[in-house]
Amino acid sequence: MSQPTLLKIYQSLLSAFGPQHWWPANTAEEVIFGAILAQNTTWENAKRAIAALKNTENLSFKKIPTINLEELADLIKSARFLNQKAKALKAVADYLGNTYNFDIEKMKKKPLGKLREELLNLYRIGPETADSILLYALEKPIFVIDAYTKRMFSQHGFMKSDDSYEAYQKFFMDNLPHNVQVYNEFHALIVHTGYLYCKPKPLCEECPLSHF
DNA sequence: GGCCAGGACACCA
DNA sequence: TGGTGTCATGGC
Repeated sequence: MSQPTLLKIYQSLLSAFGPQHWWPANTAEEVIFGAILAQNTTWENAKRAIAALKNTENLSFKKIPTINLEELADLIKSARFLNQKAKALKAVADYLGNTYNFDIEKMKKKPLGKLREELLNLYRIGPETADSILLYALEKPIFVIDAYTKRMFSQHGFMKSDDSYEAYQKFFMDNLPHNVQVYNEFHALIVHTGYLYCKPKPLCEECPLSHF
């Protein structure tokens, strides 16, 4: 794999599908809510949970500590794994409050590596969620690997299906310019393409990646 | 009724 | 370290 090839895949998906305008949220804070609520569920179900928080004026990490756990879990139940995700939102709220006084702009001033370490120490923030927050909420140059990325790029022979998250991430970051906008758009395009051609039965031969 | 969705984690050997 | 089970909604 050469850098021009991966860049060509990106350009090809971009011209085929256009800009995806990710992350679908109004504020950085909403991106963080969404990154947790969308874990291993459909975006539609995550959106319902976000709407429920918004309708009750609880879509703010300042408000999360004031809601009891059961009530919070009930509000976000459409996003699946309600109890775990409710605890995760509580943990992030504590972290944001204690470390940054809920000021995302203050958070952005910290270096990428330090922020990633802090996020990974939080309950139910794994590599994909941490990187989604870093890229889409904090505008840090790190590539997000998700289930679609693994499926598509292993099915088309660029990687192995059992390669680690880190291996996939290195593959993308070694072969693309370190650019927030490119990482943002490429990951969004991969999810879009994966949704069209990779689930549940793969339509690999029709997938744009089959041309590379 | 069964399977799957934009993961993470506990537990066990 | 890796393999497997758990979490516990909603749509198709």
